[in-house]
Amino acid sequence: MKEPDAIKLFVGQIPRHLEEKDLKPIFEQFGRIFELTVIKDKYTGLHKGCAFLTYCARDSALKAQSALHEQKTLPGMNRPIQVKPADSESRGEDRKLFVGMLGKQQTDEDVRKMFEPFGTIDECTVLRGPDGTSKGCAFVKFQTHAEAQAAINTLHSSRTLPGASSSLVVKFADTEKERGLRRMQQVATQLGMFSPIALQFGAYSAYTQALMQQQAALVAAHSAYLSPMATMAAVQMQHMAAINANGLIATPITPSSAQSPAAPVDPLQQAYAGMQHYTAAYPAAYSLVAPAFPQPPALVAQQPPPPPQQQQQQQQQQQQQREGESPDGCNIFIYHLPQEFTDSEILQMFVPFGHVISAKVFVDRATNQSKCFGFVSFDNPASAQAAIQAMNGFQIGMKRLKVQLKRPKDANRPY
DNA sequence: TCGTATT
Repeated sequence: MKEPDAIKLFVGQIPRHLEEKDLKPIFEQFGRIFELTVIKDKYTGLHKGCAFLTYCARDSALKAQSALHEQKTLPGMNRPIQVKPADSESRGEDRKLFVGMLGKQQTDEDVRKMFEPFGTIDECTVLRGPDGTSKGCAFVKFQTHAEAQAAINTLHSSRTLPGASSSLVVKFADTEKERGLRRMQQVATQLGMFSPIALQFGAYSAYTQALMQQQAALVAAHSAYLSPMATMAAVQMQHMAAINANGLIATPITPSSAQSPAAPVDPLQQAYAGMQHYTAAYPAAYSLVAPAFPQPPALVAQQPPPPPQQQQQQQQQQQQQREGESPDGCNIFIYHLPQEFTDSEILQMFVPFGHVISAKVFVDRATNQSKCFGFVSFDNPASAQAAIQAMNGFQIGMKRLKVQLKRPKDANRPY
């Protein structure tokens, strides 16, 4: 049925409304398909915009890859289709090199030329910062481990490139696990400074304590009809209020007397708006704050089951989601996020405003670095508006968040 | 500065 050396392909940039039966005709022209599966969220069944494809014949896969990968764009997509061996096919890590101490001006092509003599290169990417300047390092993936090893043997420490401070580094790239560990350490170091909750609760004066507790109670009350995630946020607030009672210090940088508007204001907004005037003043909050943070990235599925009277409504919501993205007006765009923020942190930041369908920081594909913007989708426009009202202009460090409605998909289409 | 996703 399938050749033993068949290749499982990953197919990306598929419109989310296309199912297996719609995709089949596109791929069948390259050969008989053994298996084609649209990738869906394990819990919600949401179409993830990609698929796995295995042809009976290895040759069909190679043909499809060269004919389609980056070659054409499916209707409604703004990037070309991806057709390449699935991650599971390669294990990649034992043939992927990290190259350090490059000169800043060297391009992908320059690096490729340097490594070409050692074998066939699958990928070659110089890492670049948000402004496009080289970070002086690159990833080079060979087809085999032996080729990669040969490149290390010959090139590592072999020379010092112009503009580099020491000799060329050529080593196997970190594995997924090593990378995860490294990231965790970074997060742990910076949590107290940058996490929105820590930012606001990590340290504050006795002056705000009563306010905190009151707001926590208000949020808790709201959360009864908002979402379990909001409840979690409220619990965190109460947790932090308790920590405060244990004698932490804070530095108000702006008088918060402005927080007594004549008209009644949504307490959720107050909870955030009233707190943005405080900044963490001491580093020791990390150990207290950090345990509150690890949170499951999945939103809908991992929440505890709602009380019976909410279940029907919840099911309706999930069915709506399956049909597609949140409707226009429910999705917000956030810019000027701190570099360190991940999906989890923006989720934390916006969950007090309603039921979050998704929270996504845009990450550079090549570097895994945040591009400092992201999206949060709510299940209703009012939540999105509340989030914008409360969080647009919210100061984090030296920057202010820009929070606005995500442009509708057809925004730049002429008429 | 507007959704890159890996059973």
